Amino acid sequence: MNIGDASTRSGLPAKTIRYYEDIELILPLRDSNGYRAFRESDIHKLTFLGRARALGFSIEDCRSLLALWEDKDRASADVRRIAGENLRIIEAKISDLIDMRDTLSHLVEACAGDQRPDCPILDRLSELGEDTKVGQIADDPKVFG
Amino acid sequence: MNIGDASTRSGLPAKTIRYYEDIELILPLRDSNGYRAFRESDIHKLTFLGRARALGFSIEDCRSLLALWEDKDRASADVRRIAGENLRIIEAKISDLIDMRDTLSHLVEACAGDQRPDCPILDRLSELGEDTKVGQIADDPKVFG
DNA sequence: CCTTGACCCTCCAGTAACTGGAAGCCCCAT
DNA sequence: ATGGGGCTTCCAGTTACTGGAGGGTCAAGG
Repeated sequence: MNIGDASTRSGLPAKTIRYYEDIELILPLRDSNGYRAFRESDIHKLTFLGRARALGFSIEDCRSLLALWEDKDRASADVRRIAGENLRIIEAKISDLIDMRDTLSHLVEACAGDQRPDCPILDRLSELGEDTKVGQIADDPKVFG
Repeated sequence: MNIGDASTRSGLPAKTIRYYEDIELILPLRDSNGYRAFRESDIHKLTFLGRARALGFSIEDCRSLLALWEDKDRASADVRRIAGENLRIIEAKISDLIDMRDTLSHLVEACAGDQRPDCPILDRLSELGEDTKVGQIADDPKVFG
């Protein structure tokens, strides 16, 4: 199976699949013409990766999960630990985002949004003093693309 | 004022301030020895930037907001539009993350987390078929550091 | 006057996880 | 044989910084 079909089957872009090979998450065979040759097991792994990524697992998490997945004797506790850590990270991100949403939605509501220059949003951003500080991003600025 | 004091006053790391100069968000003066010389207006801008970033505005948003902030005749509608767009993006991220949290917390609860190899988390990740697919990340994989 | 240590400077590289594009084979159908 | 799509590799760019090397500057203490 060529990369185009692997892409269709797994739902991942071909570029992403090549990248995953690059970082050795998958190791497809090669045909004599140099084309990647995907086995069913590769498709299965790619699908697994797509789902794990969609659940917020990092690439390195995925690497661990794949290893655990392939190790029939692994303890479910190992998997649960990784999943639990992610759960905590996701929950922290949710609460940070909720704080931001609340602050921002108050500001948007307070702003007339017309041709006048008065704008509570900018006023708030330029206020001086500690007490007016908006919340800091907890520990991961990458939350904001 | 040197960069160390500017950092203390604005709450931003010196590295970040240099970076902001690099991308021309601020343009501090220079002393004869080559050191950056920050004015009060620079500190004010840096503080503004710190708050806007903490509210989830991108650097390019910040650039627009700074321009609007310095333009006394701008319409508040322009500011509100930018803020409103961010609000929508933040809300979408919240709902994506909530979906992930729910799925993941069900899986973690269902997993015994002991020495046995049976693990519903891995089972779910490796299930075949469309109906078992977990949600896709909406439009911004960077949500996950 | 010299040294020490805290600052400051620039430049390069790396981060996460891809994505876009160029240059160039390969394969199949007409 | 030619055209179009698919495949290959490699390089660069994205976001918003962060870390570190290598070296200049300044103020205080001996």
